[in-house]
Amino acid sequence: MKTIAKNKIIIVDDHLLFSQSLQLLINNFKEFEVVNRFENGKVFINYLQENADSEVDLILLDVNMPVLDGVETMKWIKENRPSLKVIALSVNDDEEIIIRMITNGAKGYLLKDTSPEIFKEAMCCVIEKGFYFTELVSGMLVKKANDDSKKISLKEKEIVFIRHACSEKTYKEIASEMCLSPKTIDGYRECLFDKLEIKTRIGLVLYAIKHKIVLV
Amino acid sequence: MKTIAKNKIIIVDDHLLFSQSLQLLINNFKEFEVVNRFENGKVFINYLQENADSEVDLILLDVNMPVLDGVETMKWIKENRPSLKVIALSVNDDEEIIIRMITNGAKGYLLKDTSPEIFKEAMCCVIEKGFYFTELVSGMLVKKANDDSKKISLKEKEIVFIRHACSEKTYKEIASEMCLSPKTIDGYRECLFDKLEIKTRIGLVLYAIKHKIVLV
DNA sequence: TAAAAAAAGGGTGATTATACCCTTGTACAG
DNA sequence: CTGTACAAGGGTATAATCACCCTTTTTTTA
Repeated sequence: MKTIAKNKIIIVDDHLLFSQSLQLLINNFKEFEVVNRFENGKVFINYLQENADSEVDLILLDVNMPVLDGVETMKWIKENRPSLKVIALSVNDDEEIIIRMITNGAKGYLLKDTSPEIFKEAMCCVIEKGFYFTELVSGMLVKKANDDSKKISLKEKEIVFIRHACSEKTYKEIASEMCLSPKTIDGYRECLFDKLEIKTRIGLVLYAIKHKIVLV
Repeated sequence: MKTIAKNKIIIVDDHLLFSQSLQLLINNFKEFEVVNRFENGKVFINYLQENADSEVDLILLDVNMPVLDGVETMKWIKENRPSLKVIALSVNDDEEIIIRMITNGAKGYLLKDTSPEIFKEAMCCVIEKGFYFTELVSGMLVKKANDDSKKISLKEKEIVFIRHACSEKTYKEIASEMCLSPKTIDGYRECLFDKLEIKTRIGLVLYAIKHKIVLV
């Protein structure tokens, strides 16, 4: 019987049911073994800091986690352990999140409805070639490149104003809360209507919610 | 070696990675075995219809699924196979969904960040006692009982109006689209402002989004 | 450092949104 | 058959929103 060094995997996911189950699944693959599991980005980073020399070949990082989520964790990894290979795992295909994970250095992005076969292929691919992107993700990267040219940038004050606008306050009340003249608020509004190609405050509210400037 | 008849489990979940992993986890418990997996409510219901006599002790039903989601599947089960024991599994603790699953007959509601130990306990509990509710869920059931008294009911036309109101259309335009006089629309609006305790159209939009009358 | 851009504010008028009070017809229960 | 409830619609008035064109001051940047 040959002994092959298995690739060491770490799982970071707050869904215990999932992460413990996934560990069983991965340990059934002869090429891999799970050496550690963490339930959020914070405890994972703590571990990395205290075990700087730990050997690990691949991180499976959940995106939606409490305490410290996937994006923030990925940022930390990019700055402090850029050589770590990470595959992001998520249930949703929210474009913005995918882009942020990848621009922060994730080598792959898989949805949790991926089949175990594809999943294994992705893990192998990342370890051998350094990356694995599905068509969905590649498409988004291309789209993002196009979007970037016509990117809309909102200033901090505009964002504050938008949050106020997503309430039953009148512009006059908003002006008072922001310690500005109602006329200045008027200016913010007109500028935003123009930039966002909308015509009414309702449009502004819908925009804000769609782009998660306010949460509902 | 004693041979005990294991409890037969069916998993319904679109996240293949999760459902296949979970199957491994459950098969490690001596009391249970997974006899089938389905990736959404529709294929599961098809199976039930074609295998009316199949023996199964417990269904693990994911809430967020494509094609036919947990709530709709649960409705079908309530009407057609009310004796089936179902534990709902979900990543989110959205009150409305939890309530709907339970009022449609789910015997338990577990979040996916539950530990395998609790998970196993819940499965045993449902099979033996018929139900298992965490504190979170029990609390919601109590809260719901209170809320029901002051329940707000929206008429069909009001809902159509609200959907229109969540756009940049003016009331005049909405009236025209609904083939009603602007004055009637005026009446709808006033009635809703009163019922929902809001003062502006912005409030209406926020209400609609919060209560998923419109999707963003 | 001069020119350009951005931020803050103002005036006026038109359009929308909101409040309050009213009539008419119809359906339905007592 | 009468009263109640309700949907549809009307009148009028006020407040909020939106458009367009303007000045002053500060910040950027070429």
